[in-house]
Order: sequence, then C-alpha cells, then structure tokens
Amino acid sequence: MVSLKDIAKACNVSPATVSKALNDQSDVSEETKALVCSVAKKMGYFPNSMARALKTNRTNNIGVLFVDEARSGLTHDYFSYVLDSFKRGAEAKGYDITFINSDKSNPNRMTYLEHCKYRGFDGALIACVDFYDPEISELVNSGLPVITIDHAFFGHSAVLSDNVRGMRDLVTFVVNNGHRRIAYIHGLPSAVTNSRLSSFYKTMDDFGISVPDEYIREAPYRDTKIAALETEKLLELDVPPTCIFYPDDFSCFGGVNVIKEKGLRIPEDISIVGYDGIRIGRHIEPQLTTLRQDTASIGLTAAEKLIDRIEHPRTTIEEQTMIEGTVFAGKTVKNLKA
Amino acid sequence: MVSLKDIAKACNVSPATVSKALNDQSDVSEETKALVCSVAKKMGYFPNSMARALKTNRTNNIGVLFVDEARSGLTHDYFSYVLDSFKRGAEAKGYDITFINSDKSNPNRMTYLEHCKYRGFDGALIACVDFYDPEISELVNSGLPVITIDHAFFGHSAVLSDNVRGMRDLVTFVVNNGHRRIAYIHGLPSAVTNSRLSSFYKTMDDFGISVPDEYIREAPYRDTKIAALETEKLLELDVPPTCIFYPDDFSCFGGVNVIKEKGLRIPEDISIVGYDGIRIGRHIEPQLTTLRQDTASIGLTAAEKLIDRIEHPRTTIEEQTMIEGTVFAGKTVKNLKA
DNA sequence: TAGAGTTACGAAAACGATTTCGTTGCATAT
DNA sequence: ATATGCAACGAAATCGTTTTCGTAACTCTA
Repeated sequence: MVSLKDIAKACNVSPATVSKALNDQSDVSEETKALVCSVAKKMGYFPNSMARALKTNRTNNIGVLFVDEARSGLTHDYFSYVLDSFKRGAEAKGYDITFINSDKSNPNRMTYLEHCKYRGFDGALIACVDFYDPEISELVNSGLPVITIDHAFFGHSAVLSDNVRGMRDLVTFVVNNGHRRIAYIHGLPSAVTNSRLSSFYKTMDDFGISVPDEYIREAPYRDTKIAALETEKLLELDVPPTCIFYPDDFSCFGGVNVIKEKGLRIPEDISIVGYDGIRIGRHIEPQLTTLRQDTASIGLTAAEKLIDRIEHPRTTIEEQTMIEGTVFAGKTVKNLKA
Repeated sequence: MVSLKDIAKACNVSPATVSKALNDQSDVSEETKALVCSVAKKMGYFPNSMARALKTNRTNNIGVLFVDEARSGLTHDYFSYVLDSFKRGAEAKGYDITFINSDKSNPNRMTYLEHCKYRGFDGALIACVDFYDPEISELVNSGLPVITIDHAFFGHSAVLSDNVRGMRDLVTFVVNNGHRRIAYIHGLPSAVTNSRLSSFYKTMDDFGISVPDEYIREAPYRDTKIAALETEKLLELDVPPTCIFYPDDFSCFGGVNVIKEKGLRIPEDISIVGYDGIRIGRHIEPQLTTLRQDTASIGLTAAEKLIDRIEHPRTTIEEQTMIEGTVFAGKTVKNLKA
C-alpha cells in the first residue's frame, strides 16, 4: 500500500502538505497541488479509511440493523427492496453499508450499540426489528444519528409507509367497486398493524358501513397457512364477506388456495386484496389487487435524511416522513356495480 | 469512548499491559489479567476497530459484491437467500459484512479492488455479477482472498450450485414420469446456463431421447414476458411438448399465465418445471415442481471457505465446492404412466 | 528601512491500538 | 557468591492519516 509518506518523498514535500493538497486545502500552492495529485494518481494512491477514521472520527460507514424473527430481513420481499434503495441512496453520497450483527445466540456478542461504536458507524438504519427490544432503545437514545423505518420513536427521525392512507385508499377502492361486506385478516399487533386496522375501521365508518366482529381476524404476516385457515372460517360464515383483506401479498396466496379448493373463483365469487405490492403479484394471474408501497422512495428518503443528520447535526426535534403508496388495481376485486 | 489508556490509568499499569491482558497473552500475571478485565468491563470498554485494524492489517470485515444488471442482487430471490446464509456464517465467526459499491455511474467512484483496499477488507464474496467485467478479474487476481459463487475462476475458490446434477435429477424425474417430449426454455448464456443446458442434452441422450431443435428456446432469467412468449410458440408447434422447463421459478409463472389463458390445465394438459425453489412456489397451487437449490448451504460454505482462506493462507490451488440441490416434486408434472 | 501582512510549507502531536525489545526482580543452579 | 533463567511489566515505535501551530520568505505600506 502506497501511503502519504511515499508520495511526500516522491514529491519532495512533507506528508502534511500531501494531505492538504489531496484534500484541496487553501494553504497549498496550486502548483504543489497539481504535482501531488498527479504523482498520487501515478502511484495508485488511495487513502486508508481506517487511519482517516481514527483521526477524524468519521467512517463514512452506516450500520444497518435488519432482523426478522428467525430469518433476517434480507429475504423479506418488502424490506429487501427498501434496503436496496437505501443502499443506492447511501452509495450515491459516498457512504458504505455494513450490517450490524444480529445473531443473538452468540455468547460474547456485542449489543447493537457496542457494535456501532466498535465499528465507528456514522449512523444507523433500523428496520424490520422488534422495536420493543431494550437494545434498540439503547441504540436509538445513544446520540448516534439513527433513522427507523415503519416505527417512530419520539424525538427521532423516522420514515413511515403511510399505512393509514394506504388502507383508506384500499378500502375506498373496494367500496367504490360496490362491496359492503368486507373482511380483514390483519397481521399480529404492531405499530403497522394498528395503523392499518384503525384506518380500516375509520374508513368503513366514514362510508357508513358497519363491520361485524367476525369479519376481523388475525394471522401472522407472510403466513400462508394461517391465512388459509382464517379464510376458510370467513367463507363458512352464514353471511360471508364479498371481499377479504389480507395482512400482505404473501399470505394472500394462502387464501387463494383455499378459495380455489372450494371451487370458488376470484374475483367472480370472492374478491381479495393484499398489501405491499410484491413483484411476483404482478406476474401471476389474476394480478393481485394490492397497495403497492413505494419502497424505492422509502429507502432513498431514509438514506437522505440519515445522511443529512450525520452531516448537519441539529438540535431540533426530528420529524417523521410519510411515504405514500398507491393502489394497484389488479384483477382480484370484482366490480359489483357493473 | 474509553480507551486502553483510561484502563491503564485506572489499573495503574501501562497501556501495553492492558492490551496484552485483554488479548490473553502469556507475559501477564493472572492477577493483573483479572484486574484489567474486570475494570475494562466496568468501564464499558470496547476496542476501536479502526485503531486495531491500522496496526494489525486485519479488519474482520468482508466485502460483498452483489450486482445485478439494473437492480442489485438484494432483491433476487435466490441470491438474497444465499447472502442471508453467508451473513450468518460470517457473523458466527466474528466477521462483519459490508457492501462493495456497485454504482458504476458515479464519476469518481473507486474500482472494486480500490474499494476493497480502501476499506481494508480481509476478503470478498463475489456473486451475482458479470464475471467478464475486467474489474472483477482485477479483484480476483489481486491476491485478496476471494470466493465466487456460481462461477469458477481458475485457481480460485468457488462455491457452485451443482447445476449439472440438478438438471440431471430434474430431467430424470420428468422422464420417470413418462415424459418424452420435453422442451427447455433456458436462460441467457452464462456459466450457469451452459451447465444446465449441456446437462439437459446429456441426460436426455442417456435416456435415448432426442431433442428437436424447436424445443430449445431462450428467455432471460426472471422474465415472465419472454417466457410467456416462448411458451406460446412451444404450444403452437405441430407436436407440442408434454413438459416445459423454464429458466427459473419466477419466469415459470409467465408460462403458467399463457397456459391458463389457452384453457389448458397444469399438469393435466401440460407439465412445467422451474428452477431455484423460491419460497412462493411452495405456497401457490399447484405447487411448482422445481429444483430447490440449497441456498443455506451455499452461503454458509462460502463463508466458511473464505474465512478459512483468510485465516490460513496457503499456496495450493483452490478447489471448487459443489452444493447439491434436490428435486421438489410439487404438483406441476403429470405422471403419464399412471 | 522597519514593520505588518500574506503565502507556502513543515514539525510534531494526536487518534487507539499492537508489538518489539528492554529492564527489573526474584528464584534456582553451580 | 556468581551466573543463569524466567516471570511480569513498561517505554517507545509503529500503523496512515489529519490538524495545529510555528516559521521562513516574500510583498507591501509608511
């Protein structure tokens, strides 16, 4: 590895001058700068990020915390897209991304915060985690610039998919297609679930439609089996719904299976809607009607806000940014008015 | 941040001794070790990875190169699972993972190798890239420990999904179900495609079945549109196949759509098989018959081999490791013998 | 011509760890 | 009593940068 010293020798100046020249500081003559830069390029010089970080306390590196229950968020349709756009956004601004370890079974592991300090991350992205984990609070309140996705800690930046509006739009779409008997199999309790569920009730109420209790059921996100089970129960009701909402697109397919097994057709006999807008949903017939979350915007916004925080520390309270999704009409909702 | 010095002061010893004590070296008394360790814990000490890396030339950090054409490999069903298990394997051995920048549009970007040097990665994982990119060769031949997935550079470690055997097993399964007229829509040329295609021909030949040229078609991986188009052409042949192989599970759904549009049933009228074993394929009816690649093993093996390379540099030529997949029977292949 | 101001550069400390090479003190062998 | 060996520790250099501060040379003004 060629270092500052090597260039200094080659140019007959001091390492200090080389450093200043390369960083384009003012107290170096233009000629020297030109000389140093050309020699540096010729010798294939690249700074050593560790040495620089040691001195400047800046690593240009962002920690990413992405932990699903069993698996990591990497294989999660929604979050992998968010991470992908976050990565693009960060790279565009010269930041690298490294994962914060999540293997909780390791006996001499570090806490999330310890890991961040150890690596000297300039900031951290927190997504797809159990937000009630004390380690998360520790990290969020540590003073390190942090941004969370789909969960807001008071006084800290967050990027949120607009679930209230998303669910409202989705319900509105279905109601406008003439549906009145609408069931909702919602996900397990969480901030996201709460937003969607209350928005569901609220919107139905705004339309003057009452929701029978037996229309509201629960299934874990991305669980086709339980979604199928709950679908079955809904279909066996004396007055079954004409449309079923699912926790997400993935679990939705569990419902599809049961419906087809019973000899019912989608959407002629029963309508369904998912949530997320995962890629495969657009390539399967019938195309899934769903709320497509704007993952590109979510990830990019998170990157920009986090980096802004890092580069321009302020003292004001952080705001939350809502990212709107859009209803993807698909073909799984029948127009009852037609 | 509490440093070695702080602990040294608190313990009334030199920083050198503290370092040795924490690293469990032999020339420190047991009592001192105990004292230092307890004080370090009490003060919440954690080493500074940059300072350590600067001195030791080891970062315990692995670079990951994951570049799809337009999008990154993050959103790729197969590769995201591989990366996930790689991450687990690396974390278990105390390594972190950071992405090597892939945004080629950035004017003052570094090459992959430069980036690796800049960050001081101990090694790199290369997957899901254009292996003919000169920058990749530069990286592979730089002397940095490197492991590639699904592509073997001569003299370098690689982990390969056993496409030859996978395709053989898949063809055998289909033939054993009585099929003779088997078509194959293969992916665009690559090492992976070549392995599968030649194995397809070879296996068919072993069974004494000749393959008409018009049964062999091409479609990009994960492209439902073109797969649908090619499927249509196959179905319109005078003697259409009884079973169609697709580049992968995802593109397979493009075929499904066309088939259903034409009023044909799967598998009664036409059988189909995919490749990969993506998660959704198991949750959709009819369950997709496919070759399930062992992503867990691929990622884990890659991590272990790479880290072995890093920690035990040798001079011998590297070997390639084949990871076998398994046929997942599913329900999309009709048994013609029944 | 003396003083002030500016420009261009270098010496040296610092970041936080690791490591080499002494040095000291003590026990054991001769 | 002298030599030898070992155990336990510290001083100092080092990794590759950045940054502060000092200084030399030069220009300009009065």
